[in-house]
Formats: sequence, C-alpha cells, structure tokens
Amino acid sequence: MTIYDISEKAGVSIATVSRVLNGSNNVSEKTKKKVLDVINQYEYTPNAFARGLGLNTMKTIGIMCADSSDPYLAKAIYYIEQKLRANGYDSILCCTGYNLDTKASSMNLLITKKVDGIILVGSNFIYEKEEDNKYITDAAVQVPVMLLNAAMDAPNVYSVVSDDFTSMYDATLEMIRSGVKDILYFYNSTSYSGKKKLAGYRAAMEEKGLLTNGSFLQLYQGSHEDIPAMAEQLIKLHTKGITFHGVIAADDSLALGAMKYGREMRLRIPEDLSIIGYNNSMLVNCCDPELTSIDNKLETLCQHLITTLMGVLGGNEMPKKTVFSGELIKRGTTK
Amino acid sequence: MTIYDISEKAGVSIATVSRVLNGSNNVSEKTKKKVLDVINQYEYTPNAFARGLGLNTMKTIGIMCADSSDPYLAKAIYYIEQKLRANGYDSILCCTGYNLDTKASSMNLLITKKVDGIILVGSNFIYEKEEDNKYITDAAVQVPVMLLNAAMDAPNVYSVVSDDFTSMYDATLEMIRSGVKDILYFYNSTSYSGKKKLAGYRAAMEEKGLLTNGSFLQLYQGSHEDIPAMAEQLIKLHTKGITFHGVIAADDSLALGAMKYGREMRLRIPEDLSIIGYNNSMLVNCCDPELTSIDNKLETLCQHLITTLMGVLGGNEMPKKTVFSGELIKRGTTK
DNA sequence: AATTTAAAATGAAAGCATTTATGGACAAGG
DNA sequence: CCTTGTCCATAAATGCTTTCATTTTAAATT
Repeated sequence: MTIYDISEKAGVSIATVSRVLNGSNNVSEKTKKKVLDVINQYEYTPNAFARGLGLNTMKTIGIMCADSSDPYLAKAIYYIEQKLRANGYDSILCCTGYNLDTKASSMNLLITKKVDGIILVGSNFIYEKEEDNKYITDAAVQVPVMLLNAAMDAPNVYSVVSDDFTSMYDATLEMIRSGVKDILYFYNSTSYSGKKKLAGYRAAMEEKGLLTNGSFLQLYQGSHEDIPAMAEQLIKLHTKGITFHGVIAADDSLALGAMKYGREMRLRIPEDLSIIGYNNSMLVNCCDPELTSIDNKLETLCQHLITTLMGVLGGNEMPKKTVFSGELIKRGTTK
Repeated sequence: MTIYDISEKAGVSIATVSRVLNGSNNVSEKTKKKVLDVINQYEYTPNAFARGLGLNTMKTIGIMCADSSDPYLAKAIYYIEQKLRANGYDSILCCTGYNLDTKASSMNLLITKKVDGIILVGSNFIYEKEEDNKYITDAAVQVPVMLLNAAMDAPNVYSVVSDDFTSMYDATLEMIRSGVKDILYFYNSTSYSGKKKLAGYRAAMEEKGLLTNGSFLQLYQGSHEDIPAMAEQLIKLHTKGITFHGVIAADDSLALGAMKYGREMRLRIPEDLSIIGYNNSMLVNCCDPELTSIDNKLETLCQHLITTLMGVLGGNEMPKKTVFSGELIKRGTTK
C-alpha cells in the first residue's frame, strides 16, 4: 500500500495525497475528504524511510546517558521521553557507560541514524580536559546538542543546569548552623556538577573556618547500587580514626551508604550523625528516618530543556545556558 | 557527501561502493581498498533514510514500557538496550503509562517508524480480557512482538517469563516453615505475572490450611515511589484489627512500604514481622535490615529475550515461550 | 453578461541516496 | 574458439516531497 495506490483509488495525483498527508492548505476540502476517506479505508500510513529521505528528518531525538538504571537518570529520561513525545518527537536511547570512546562512538551512531538533536543526560559527559569534549563540539556541527546537568560553551550546544554550587553551599551552611562542625563530603565524581557541588561545600566550610586538610573529602568509586560498599568505605575511615558527625552526599545513593554506616556503627540519626543527600529521588523514602535531600527540580529542568530544543529545531534563537535553583527538603536525617 | 561523490573519487560505480559498504564478496581486494580509502578520507557515512528505503529496515527495535523510572523496568531496559546494541540494533524507547489506548497508539507509532520488532517490558501489557490484547496481535502481524514477564499465545508473539508462581509458592512455604502463619500478601496489580504470584501465595497457604477469608490480600494502587502511602495502608489495616506477622510483597517497593509500616508500629524485623520482597532490585540494600527478596534473574531473561528476537529476525524457528526459575535470596528481613 | 485577473488547486516530473537485478567485459581454462 | 567465472557498471526500484507549470475556480472589472 503506497501513496500511488491511494492516489489511484482516490482519483488524484500522488502530489495531492502528499499534500493531504502533510496538512498543506493548498487542497480543497472536497478532495481532502475524498483522499482521507481512502486513507482511512485502507489504513494507509506513509513509509517512514521514504518520508525521511524526502524531508531529511524523521522527528527523532537521540538520548544518551551513562546508565539508564541509575534512578536519577532514569527519572530524567522518563520526563524527557514524555515531553518529546508531547512535541511529536521520538527518542532513540543510548546507554553509553562511562567510557569516553564509547560515548564518542555512540554519538556518531546517533548522527548516522539521522537524529534531529542529541540530549546528553548527566554531568559525566563533560570532561576536565578541553580536548576530551571534542566529541561534543564535533557532533554539534551536525545537530544541536543539549546538556542536562552540565554546561559547555560551544556553538550549537545548549545547557540546562541546576545551581549545584549554591544548593550545596546553602545545605552545608544549614548543617553547620544546626551545630555540626565536622562534616564529611561524600562524592562520586568530579564531573561538571560534581565539581560545582564540591566547590559549594568547600566555600561554606571555608567561610566558617572549618575546612581541614582534606581528610573530610571522600571519593567513592563503584556502582551506585552497591550501598554496602559505600558504608564499608566510611567504616574504614572511622577505623583510621577520622570521625565526623555529619555527611553531605553528592547523591541520594551515597547518603544511603552513609545511613548504613551510621546503623552499623550504632549511631543515632540525626543526633549523632546528620545526613543530607542530593537529588531528592525516590530513595529518600526508602530509609528510616527519611532522608533530607536537595531537590534540583528535575522535571523543571527537563521541561525547559525540551522547550529549548524545540525552539532551536524551529530555527529560533534560544538561550545557551539556563540555571535553576535547587531547594533543600528537610526530613528526618537532619536536626 | 553521497555515494556518488565517493564512486566518482574512487573511479568506480556506485554499485561497487555499495557492495563494499555492505560487505559483498563480489569485489576484488584492490578496488575494495581503493574505495575504503576514499570513504575513510572523506569520513563518508551512508544516508540512513536511503538505506532504509532500499533495505526496508533500519535495524531498530521498539521498546515499550509503562514507566521507565520504575527501578525494575529501568534495569530491564538497560539490559535490553545493551544487548540490542551488541547485536547491531538500536532501540526506540516508548513510555506508555498504564492506559490501554496509549499503549495501542504507541504501538502503532513504532510500527509506523518501521521498527524491526517490538519488546514489551513488564507484565502490565497483557490484559484479562482477550479483546484488550488485540493491539498486540494486530502489531504482531507486522513485526515480531516480544513479551518480558508476560506471556501470550499468538502468532509472531514470543514470551520470556520467570516462574513467578513457583517462586512465590516456595517463598511462602519458606516463611511458613520459619514459623509465621499469618502472612499478608501485598500486591499492586493483577497483571499477568501479578496473577501468577498471587496464585503461588494462595497455593502455599491453602496447602498449609492457612488461607483465611481474603482479609490477608491487600491491593495497593498508587505510585511505586510513594512508600509512605504503602505504609499508611498497612497501618490502616492494623487499626481495623487485622494483624499479621509476615508480609510477602509483589515487588521490592511494596516490601519497603511494609518495612516502614513495621518501623512506625515499632515492630522488630524480622522477630515480629517477616518481610519478603520481589525482584531483588537495588532497593534491597536501601533498608535496614536488608531485604529478603526473590531474584527473578532479570539479566538472564533479557539475554534470552534478545537471543530469541535475533533468531526470529534471522528467520529461524524460535521457542514461543521460555520459563526461567527464580531464587529466594535470604537477607535480614526473614528468620 | 462578458471579459480579465488573480488566486487556488492540481498534476507531472525531478529529486532524495541508497540497494540490487541484469548483463557486459575480460581473463583463464578447456 | 567456446565456455566459465570474476568483477564491475548500468539502470531500475524504493516511496515519498516538492518545484514548477498548468488548469480550474472565484473575484473583479468592464
């Protein structure tokens, strides 16, 4: 069933069928109805490949993320996918892992597949070294690239971020104000937003004259699912004689690791150990007491990202970088 | 940069370039090298739309799931996406929600996009009423449909499931054996696998003569993220005078709800309240004590599903339904 | 009412970038 | 000299969009 069959049965040319299909207004109501009737009768849908060839687009956006099973990224993907669909776009999902080469080749693959734009979900896509980000600027030559939770200044690259520095700065001050002085910062990456968060913590601690020699910085490298391993690392720290009465974690998983550590050391939370997480994900309800966490307004970020992308695809001038503020949601793990 | 440009620069016809591109063996090593050199030099990649038109495939599989932010589904999607990619396929993700009409229209959309196959992730895609599943059989006329955690007997529909009945039956018996008699079954759907699980629980309870009038069956209807709401429901039950010393939950989220209930009622776990979850997801580590849960071998299921799909696409005869057994992973919430 | 003019509706045909069937040229072998 | 097989080019096919030219229709003018 092709456009030719339809045109024949409707007694018009294929050009007219095409016009009806694409909502061109240069077609009389009468013939439009005639054509639509035939289309409905035969349940005809145009061939997407041929259409793609003609239009040079298939209304598809590539979504890249390191690991779609990470609850935070999964949520972001969910919002993005929903909002894309609401705008008539589909999405090709690409889980890249954390390896640079894989990211670069996935990017090429998406471009080869002729996506109309690429969304990078997560701050891990931006690297310290300028040259490591070449894969992004290269891609941006072909299609617009959107960054969620990361920023980069390059042509055709658009960034939507949460103000991680301020969120972390405020949260740290808040914990200090509650009476906790020895606060461990527990983090898992020095990605774009990772650095901002760390800087926020640092600034607050420094301001209050609480910054020690760095022993209060703990990098965790492992699966976001391996909460026991996180606790383990903190216990080791304790064994080494490094003690602390507060933990600020760069994400909620790490905060759960800290909670497990607290339980195993028989510390009361929050009396003996205050904990703040980041992302305000579903994990905050999974523990007891419930986790105080920073909400970075993920849905708002995603909504804005899609709006911007749609603007760009529509040929409009759009802001290169947008920053939203986060909010500390207080629950049981802080005083 | 098209195949014509390449053919011209290499001094061959476009047919030869195409042959080189598609690994046809009817081309001499010499010209093959000559063509490849030009291709590499100009970084030429064939146009996916034109190729799709010619080959009538773009090596893309549609993945449908109700909610990609559900940790279990997210994990499944992750495995599936990875394994598809390893086989040279891409995936279009489609989050449908739980509405039948949306599912049906998403399905059509994927077919319109000319995917080579469709994977339905999650048991909620199969409905009680035969006619409600028509959208699946209709789609299966066009492309193979794979079901994960659900089964259906129809042409061109393939099912990969975990033996939920037996897993639940065994788990229930195990809890009874540990001395708990009044076991609440806490579930959230009567989807395909939901029914199997419920039946497993029922069979075990009946066998031991413990099945009461149904007051031990609790249906939860709400967001999988809203753990407080789950606890709330159980507390209400308690208020009504219905008491129990064991909870078997249809998934790990619900089990966490039960744990929250336990904490709020100041019950010791597992002494006063035993809990078993389902899926053995990352959530099992998020609580204290850690959650006993049924592992349904998700990665194995996904691997097998992809293998089957690849077989079908390769034109081979493949098993219509495959069943894997689950395994009870004992942790701190059971005696 | 007849004529002109502009606008709207339509069709023919030229892309779009591939794949592939068909057949021709050439070399080697009988 | 004829056959066989390898290698390659020509050309058709894929199913749509869109430009351009043409026809039809409606409105404006006389």
